[in-house]
Amino acid sequence: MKVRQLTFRLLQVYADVVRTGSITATANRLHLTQPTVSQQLKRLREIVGEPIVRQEEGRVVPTEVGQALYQLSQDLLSRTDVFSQYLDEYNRGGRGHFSIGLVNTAQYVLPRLLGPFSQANPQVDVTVEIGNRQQMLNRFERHEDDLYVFSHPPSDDAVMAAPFLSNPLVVVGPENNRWANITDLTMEALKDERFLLREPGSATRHTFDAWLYSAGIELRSTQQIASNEAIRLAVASGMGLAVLSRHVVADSPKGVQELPLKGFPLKSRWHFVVRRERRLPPAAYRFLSFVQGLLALEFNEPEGELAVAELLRTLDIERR
Amino acid sequence: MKVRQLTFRLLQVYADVVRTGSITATANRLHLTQPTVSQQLKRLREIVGEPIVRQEEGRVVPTEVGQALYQLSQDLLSRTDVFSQYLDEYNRGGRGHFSIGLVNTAQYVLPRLLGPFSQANPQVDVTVEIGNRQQMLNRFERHEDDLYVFSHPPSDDAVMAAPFLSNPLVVVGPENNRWANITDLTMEALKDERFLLREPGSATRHTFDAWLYSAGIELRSTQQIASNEAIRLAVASGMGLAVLSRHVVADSPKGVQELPLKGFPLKSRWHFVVRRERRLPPAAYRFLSFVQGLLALEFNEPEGELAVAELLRTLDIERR
DNA sequence: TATAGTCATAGAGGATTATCTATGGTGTAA
DNA sequence: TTACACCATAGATAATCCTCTATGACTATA
Repeated sequence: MKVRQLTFRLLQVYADVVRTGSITATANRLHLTQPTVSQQLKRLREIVGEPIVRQEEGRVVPTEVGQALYQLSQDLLSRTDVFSQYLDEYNRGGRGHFSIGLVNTAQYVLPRLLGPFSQANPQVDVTVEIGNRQQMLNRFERHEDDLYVFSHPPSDDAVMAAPFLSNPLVVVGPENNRWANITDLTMEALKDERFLLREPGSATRHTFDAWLYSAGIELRSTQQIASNEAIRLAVASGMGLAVLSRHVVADSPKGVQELPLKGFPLKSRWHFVVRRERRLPPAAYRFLSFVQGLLALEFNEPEGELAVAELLRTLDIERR
Repeated sequence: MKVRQLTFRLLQVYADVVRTGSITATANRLHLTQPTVSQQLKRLREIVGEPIVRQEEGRVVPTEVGQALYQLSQDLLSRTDVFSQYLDEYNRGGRGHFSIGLVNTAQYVLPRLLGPFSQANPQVDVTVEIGNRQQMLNRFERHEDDLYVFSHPPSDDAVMAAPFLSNPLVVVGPENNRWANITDLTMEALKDERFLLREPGSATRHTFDAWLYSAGIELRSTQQIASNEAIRLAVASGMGLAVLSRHVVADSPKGVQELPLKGFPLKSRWHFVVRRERRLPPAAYRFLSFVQGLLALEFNEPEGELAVAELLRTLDIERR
């Protein structure tokens, strides 16, 4: 058999001829003329190298080889059809895969978005990468993920960022600490305390440092700890105070307490970050749409919703 | 996806590109130039409507959709390959189906040919049709079978016949009959006996009648019985004498005995009969070849072997 | 035995495909 | 940085495919 010349069109036509038992009928059904169909059959016969149909009592019936060919056709066509459906579903974003890179802090809140999304789109496979800011920047540079969540988007022309969710930074101390009920508590009063901080690259640290600088305050004692969780535990055990995302505290508040510090919480936002030139997988696009809805309904973040809507609009324009 | 334009060639090329991870390598392997392969990929991409490969670290790797497409390709190609193998096997006659129509008498000897053939070709499916001469002639007229076995081939220009096996006709009586040991027994001595005969259309009857006519003998008493088996039983029970194929007697000799009649056995032969215009299924062709071998080795029928060889040669010329 | 329906074949047009060579861009590795 | 390997694109050509109309042959039915 000359497989090289075999076309799906030929198989389609052939299968229909076998089904209808009539060349003319197939011609009508497929909006072709009868000679066209005859010729297609002839060509298919040449490709197969064997008669595939014969006439019997005015009907066109497949020969033995023809029957096997018909089965093959059905098989191949239906498999192709399944693939085609997969494609459609993929394009609708209801199926497929995307990966999202999170900076550490975001891992406390993203599950609240990813969870419902996965539930609503079980066929979508999401890979979540987590790391500190520097690690995420490296991944970003290497184009390793489809989507990122940063507090401070990398400054890059190729970047599009949508601030979608507020990330309030609060100062926390151990439970029942002595500042908890003070009104008008200011940073001045705390500047001699020991502060447990994330590494300088991190967004939380960066925001806090900037605030301190603008407030003209210099801390006396700081200690650097690499993980939010470790910081929380250290604070709980009385090693000092810390600045953390309120989401971190809300997620597992055991042993720590937010201080009613004036000027706090510091405002900061998480951003969805995508590369301008990257073609976003439809599933990721669908995720963003999904998040957009959630922000309005569940998170009360109208600004975030707008930002994501804007991002989606831009992506939509740049799609193909 | 534009299934209509999809070609197996495209899938072959694509699958190879995925396997090698290189367009140039595929071009060499398939004896094409690199731009040709590039263009095929491009076209496939257009058919699918989605990027299917991207470059990564100098290699060509499939996208998510590309991976699904690759799986599809492998699937479709291997299935097509199975069909192709089936075709080859079919053409070699080692697989497939044919039907053979036998007149009643032949059913006693054909199993000795069909049995070994089926054993040697388990994938070949043989339909055996059995009937009296008239029934077989009807089937023959309606082109219902691929191959026939007659004693007297139908006289038809479209017919090819090969006398392949002798069918000696003998006169039988009950066991221990009074003629069994007579030397120089002639028909004259038996003409007053009652003869149990097949219907006039049958070849056995026809041959016997012709012989009687040429010998100038007229029988006194005859009785018509429709089945060889019934005749044998009737003879055994002393109802009369009969003319039967020696194969019938040999097959189940109980209660009957051949008479040493002068001029007997009457010579007659079975013929393979095929229609000139009918394209013989390869399996039937293979059966004839097989029989040709058997005739020489097992049946000591050199003339039969020659006749079948001649038939095969003619069929071979008329093939396609 | 007309007649209508079905299929095959021939011939022809335009569209598409399968290739090639030539060339330019891009990224990898020396 | 240069050289090389690899891929994309452009342009050209021959083959092939797709589809049509016109026509003839065959067959079953009225």
